[in-house]
Amino acid sequence: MPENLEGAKNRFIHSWGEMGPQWGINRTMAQLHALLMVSEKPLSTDDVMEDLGISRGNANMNLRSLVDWGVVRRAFVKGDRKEYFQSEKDVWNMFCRIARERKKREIEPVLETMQECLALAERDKASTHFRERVGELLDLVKTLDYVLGKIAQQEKNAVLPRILKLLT
Amino acid sequence: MPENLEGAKNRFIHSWGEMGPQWGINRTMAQLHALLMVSEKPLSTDDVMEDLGISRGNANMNLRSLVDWGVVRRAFVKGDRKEYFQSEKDVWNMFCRIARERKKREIEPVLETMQECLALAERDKASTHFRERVGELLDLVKTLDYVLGKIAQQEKNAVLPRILKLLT
DNA sequence: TGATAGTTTCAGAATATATTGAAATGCTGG
DNA sequence: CCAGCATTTCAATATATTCTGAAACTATCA
Repeated sequence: MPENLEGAKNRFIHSWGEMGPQWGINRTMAQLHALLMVSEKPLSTDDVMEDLGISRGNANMNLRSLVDWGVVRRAFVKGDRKEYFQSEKDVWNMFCRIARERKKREIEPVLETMQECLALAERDKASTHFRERVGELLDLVKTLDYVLGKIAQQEKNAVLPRILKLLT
Repeated sequence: MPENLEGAKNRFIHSWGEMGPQWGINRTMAQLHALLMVSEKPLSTDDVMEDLGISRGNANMNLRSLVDWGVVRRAFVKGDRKEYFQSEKDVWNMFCRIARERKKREIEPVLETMQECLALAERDKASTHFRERVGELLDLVKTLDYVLGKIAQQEKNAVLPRILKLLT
């Protein structure tokens, strides 16, 4: 591999890894995702251990997480008993899968809780302010959640261009 | 304060605090934000230390972060030398400020880096796959960044209803 | 200007999170 | 069914992050 290409890959993997924690994803998982995104071939657990210099346990756990998130698939290489992994190739699909998972795991549960908090606070004078605030927040998060869900269902070309046009 | 209101507030604060780390924000900062959102009056550093059971240093640092993010303002109570803090009241404004900060702090830098990675990988055959992948990712992130920026500039009623209609 | 109340800083401590590596388990072909 | 390789698990460890609290600093008042 040309030296500059290797440098570019490493820089990309490192940068993607830094971004992870800022969005609540652990560094290694993000690096692993970046590595698989730019890898031409599926990689085995041993490959990623070697490339990122991490342990088998760590590699295994984070590969599984990526599979659970639906952005990486298990792949089979004929004549080899090892499991291989390859990233979803289409970036729009990748985005949709991440959006749907975050919606399900992180947005919907908090919506539930907010609704419970509202129910818990009786409709008396003392609760007015609390109910207003949480109510408005709930409305906004619900709307954003709905919009995200809709967008993540569509073909890229079906929705982004129209939103772009709307915003001009 | 009625017991059920207090319970509802605590539940809300706790739940908002849990959500923080999932999105790359520390628990205390998220709790502090929740506390200020549902508080009728501005609160002093001592108030939040008391309410959340945290140290002065911790309270000070996280209050400052919230001010830096633009979702909390310093407030002055006449006849009192203490500084008080109050949350931005309007949830849409809050959303816009967070969106703009994340864009500036977390999206734009990674866009820069990705562009550098592309520049670093020469235009030869060996780099084709890498350039395609990073290129497509860059395009999508750029578009989402642009959309987020536009939305976060608008009045709530100017944009959300139109997007909702588009998605029906 | 000195006394007092308020705010910030930051080294060390506490806590939470991520990682390792070896043992246990699971699989597959012969 | 067993030998050999692959995968998973998890207790111990390492690392990263957050938090504390007291000292340093700042602002205000008399």
